[in-house]
Amino acid sequence: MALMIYDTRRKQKVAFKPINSGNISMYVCGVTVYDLCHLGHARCYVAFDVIHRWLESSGYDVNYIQNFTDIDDKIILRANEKGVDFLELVEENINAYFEDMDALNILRADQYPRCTEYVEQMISITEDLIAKNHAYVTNDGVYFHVESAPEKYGVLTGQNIDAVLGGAGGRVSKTGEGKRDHKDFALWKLAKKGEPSWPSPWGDGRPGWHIECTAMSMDHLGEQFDIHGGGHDLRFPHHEAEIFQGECHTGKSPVVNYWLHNGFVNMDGEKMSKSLGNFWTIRDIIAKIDPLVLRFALINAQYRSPIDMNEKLLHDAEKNHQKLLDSYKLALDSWDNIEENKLRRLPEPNLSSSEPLSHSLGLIEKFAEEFALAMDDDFNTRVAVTKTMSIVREVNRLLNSDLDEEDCKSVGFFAVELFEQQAGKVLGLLPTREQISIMNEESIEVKMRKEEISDEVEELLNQRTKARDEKNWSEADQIRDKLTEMGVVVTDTAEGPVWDLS
RNA sequence: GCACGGAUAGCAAAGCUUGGCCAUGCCGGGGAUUGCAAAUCCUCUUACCUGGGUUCAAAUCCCAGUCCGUGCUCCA
Repeated sequence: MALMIYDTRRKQKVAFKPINSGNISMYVCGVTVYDLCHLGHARCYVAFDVIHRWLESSGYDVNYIQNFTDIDDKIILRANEKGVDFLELVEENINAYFEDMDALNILRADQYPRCTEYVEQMISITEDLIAKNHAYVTNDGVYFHVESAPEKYGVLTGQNIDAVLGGAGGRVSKTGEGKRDHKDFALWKLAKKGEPSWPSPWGDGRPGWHIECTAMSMDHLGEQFDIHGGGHDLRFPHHEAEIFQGECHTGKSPVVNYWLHNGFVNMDGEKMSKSLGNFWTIRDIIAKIDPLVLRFALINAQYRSPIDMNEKLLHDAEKNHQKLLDSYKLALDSWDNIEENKLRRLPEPNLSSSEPLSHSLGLIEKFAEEFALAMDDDFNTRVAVTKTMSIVREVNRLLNSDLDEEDCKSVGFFAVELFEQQAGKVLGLLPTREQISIMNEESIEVKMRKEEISDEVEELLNQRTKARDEKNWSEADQIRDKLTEMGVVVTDTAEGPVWDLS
């Protein structure tokens, strides 16, 4: 079994080989912290979280770096609008970022460097690029000269070096007054009056956007590293700029072995964006639905495919996720926390066995193997999820069949282990056992309400049971309707009726 | 204009590199279980954008075309 990864630079799936066997260096472009995160950010960081989790599960030690862009035009603008210092705005949004990502069950990266902490390194790289004639100084800053390394143009997007101007029209010349060529990009911007700035050999100013990721990734991961990720839109110009800067600075190529880019979230077929006003913040959504349901919806697609977000998609995700959760809970209940060495040994999983239990276990084992194959095939979470759902079906079938109690406990244990490994540890879709027991515990308000109506409900249920014993179905249903009006759901079980608040 | 990606059943979406079997879930129909519900399981209908070609065999390969999205400007 070998991990294959789609590399944007080579435009194909290639076998994955880390620079240092056993260790993986991974850098993912973080957010510019001028506002709350929206669904697009959620998609990106959930995608790379699953990649992170799968690499760790495969036995690699991953050094995962994700930056914060804590200075740029939008931050300055927003801070001015709000009348606060830009650092205050940055701090606020970083805190909000972690709250959102924690809710989505995203594991923390190893480091979260902020670009303002790397100004020194950025200046040093810029100086070197000037010395090597890859960059030049103008009256408004320092620019990278793209024509100084034409062979690196378009390596991620396949764009022709001369063709870009045509489509971009007049727009490209609007920024960077001092540029010699429309393709060049800023390494250092001299400050305008009142803007936050840092001293540099070229005057007070701030770094260009692209140089920060080069400085931070190089500082943490070295001059060449394994994986660099980010949104699809960052391929150009951001990541191509990083290739120019990094490779011209170090003279080594490639700076990154595997470029990974996640697909976008669309709304009704159009890209979700702030300018179109068709975006949902993470908060908007998780106020209404379980964050793990949102996570399910985002994982229920291969990371490179676009996702068209809508209510139906969330509804499907909710149904699926609930089904998974119910099956996991059923397995937990069936297992009943019996110590492993006290469980009866299950028969060997064997697909070709005529013995039903052995055959079922064989089927589950096959799905579990296919799950791993899917994850190894460029992190195909969509297929991994379908394999999980197939396991759900098989586990439900087994645990609802006429297994004897001892087998039931063992199968429950087997299923719990598998769910927790794949749906839990790898996909991050399961709450912890503690969270489940808290979910099962009722809040004070619920308890009080139940206490309040308990006598009345019990009385009605007795009447209903009596009516049912007499096969007086219409009265039984009338009583249930009455209970429904009170907000009470009745479920008939083999042990008699059970009720709960709806 | 140039570049990149896409078009699969009522809906969402895998499969395409390495041609032949099967996705998966939601919605809907039928059934088992239940007095009826809920949950669970079984089962069914409806597919591979169009036109050619290659092949015993094409969703998959080749050629041509149509439509859609994204990037080329701050973006995950």
